Order: sequence, then C-alpha cells, then structure tokens
Amino acid sequence: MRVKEVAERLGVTADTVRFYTRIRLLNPNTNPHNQYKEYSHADVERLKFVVAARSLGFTVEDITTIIAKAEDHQSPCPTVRQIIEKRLEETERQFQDLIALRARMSAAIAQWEDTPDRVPNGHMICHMIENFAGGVSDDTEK
Amino acid sequence: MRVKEVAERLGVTADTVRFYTRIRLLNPNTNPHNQYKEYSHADVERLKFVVAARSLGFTVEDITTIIAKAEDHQSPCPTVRQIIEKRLEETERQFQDLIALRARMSAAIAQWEDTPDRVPNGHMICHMIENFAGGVSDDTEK
DNA sequence: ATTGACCTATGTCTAAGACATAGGTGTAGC
DNA sequence: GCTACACCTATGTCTTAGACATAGGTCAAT
Repeated sequence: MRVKEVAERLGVTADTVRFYTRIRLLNPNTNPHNQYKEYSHADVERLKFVVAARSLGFTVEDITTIIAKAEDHQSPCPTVRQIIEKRLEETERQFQDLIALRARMSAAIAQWEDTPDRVPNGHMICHMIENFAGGVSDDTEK
Repeated sequence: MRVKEVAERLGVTADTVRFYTRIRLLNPNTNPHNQYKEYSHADVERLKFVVAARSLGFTVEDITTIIAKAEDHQSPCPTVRQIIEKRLEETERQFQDLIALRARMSAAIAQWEDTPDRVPNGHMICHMIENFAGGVSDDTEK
C-alpha cells in the first residue's frame, strides 16, 4: 500500500503518514526506482497504535519512547501510566488557561459593545484594548 | 533602558522582548558600538499594548495589523472587533477539543487502574492503549 | 505515444518564543 | 591600569506536529 491508502484507512492525512515515516516512527520499504514507500500490514498496525496514542494526548516523542521499550521486550505500561498522568496535568493547566482566556475575551467583547470606535491619537493605539479592565500595569514605581 | 529592564517592568521575558524587536513590532534605537538596543518610553508603551492584546488572544500578526492601521490614522476598532470574534470562536473550538481530550485521558486512566502491566507480544505494543475503548478502527472492509 | 487526473517525495514553513553560544559591561579589589 | 567575576547582550538555532508548495512519477484512456 502506498501512503494515501494507508492514510485514508486510518483517517489521517497523507502528510501525517509521511511525517511519521520521516522521523522513522514508521519504516516502510522503499521502492528504489522512484522512492515510493510501500506500507505493509505491520506498518498499518503500528500506525494504528500511533493514532490511538496521539488521541490520548501522548506526544510523538512519548510514542517513540513507548515503542522503543516494547521492542526491547520491556513492558511499556509503567512508562505509559506515568506519561499520561503528566500529560493530563498539562492538559488541565491548558484547560484552566483557556477558561481564563475565554472569560477575558468575552468580557472584552461585552465591554466593547457599548464602546464607540475611535481614531487613534498620539497616545493610544486602540483605546478599546488599552482601556480594557485588567490592562497591563507598568511596574515603573519602585 | 535595555531589554531586561523593559521585560521585567511588563512581566515578560527578555527573549519575548527580543522576539518582538526582531520582527520589528518594537523598534528601539541600536547602539552602533555593541548593537545593544535602547528602549524608549514610547517603546515601552507600545510593548504594553502588545502584551495587553496578547492576553486577549490576539496573535502577534493580528497586533501587527492593528498597529499598522493605527499608524495609518485609521481606526483599528472595526478590525479589532472582527478579529477577536474569530479568535473567540477558535478558542471555543480548542476548548471543546480539550474537554474531549481530557475526558478520554481520564477514562483511560480509570480503565487502566484495573489493568495489569503486560510485556508486549508480537502483536501488541501496549495492550492498555490498544484495548482502550474508542480505539482506532481500521477501515479495511469496503 | 500522449494526454490528463491523480499521486509521490522532498524541502520549506508555521507560532511564539526558549535555549545555547560567544562575547560585552561594569563594579570591586588590587 | 589591570584583572576578576557576576551579570548582561545579540544572534543563531531549535521546538511541535504536521501543512503547504513544488517538481516530478503513475496509470488508465485515448
């Protein structure tokens, strides 16, 4: 199978498969004539694993580590448990950041509904942004 | 003022200020002797604007656009309103994606609590990931 | 053999800085 | 004046996980 077929089967783009191939996460045979890659059933199985792991928040590097352990006949499970815990924490942080960002954005939009447009004078670039509550405070005084 | 002082005043890193300088979002004077940048009060004011806009989810490119409009004596307000609406939509999408991801991660961790570690056999890399509900399905049949 | 639709590999680009490196500054002690 | 030494600087490279652009290859229909 060539790259597009593999990609479609697993619901990813051909570029994604090419990317995984480039970093040697997949190792298909190469036709020496035209450099086309030929993906075997085993390659597809591995890709399936990569896609599953990605959808659980593992990074590509995590996955490389996990596969390396497995190929070394060690159980990757402890590593997997440890990594996902870390990734979940990161996700939680991103989540909180995103909630805060969304709140700021919504608040700004709400405030700006009652704010007229204005042409910038020499001191302001955009009064809406500059006057938004929670604006950046200078630490000049010390 | 030099880069570090400016950065500390506004609560960003010196690298961030250098980055904004590199892309000409800030244009401090350069000491021809050692290439050190000298930030004026006006530079600090502009940086303050950039930081405020960044914290509302505007991209650096958005900010460049907004400032360009302002320097052209046009009101940036309509642009600002339009951009933030778009950024909020994106944020909302990311937010939903993150909720879904977090749910998958939590579900996996929960499921794996009752799952023993296992050494990989020839067909599996990590049975925990591969057996996780919602696993990637092959589209082989057609 | 030629067309044309589709496919491929490779190289470059992205966002917003972080990091590494080599070298400059400035004060303290001599 | 000179030297240490802590701290600072500019510049170049690196990061993620692919997307995009390009030049060229494949293959069935003509």
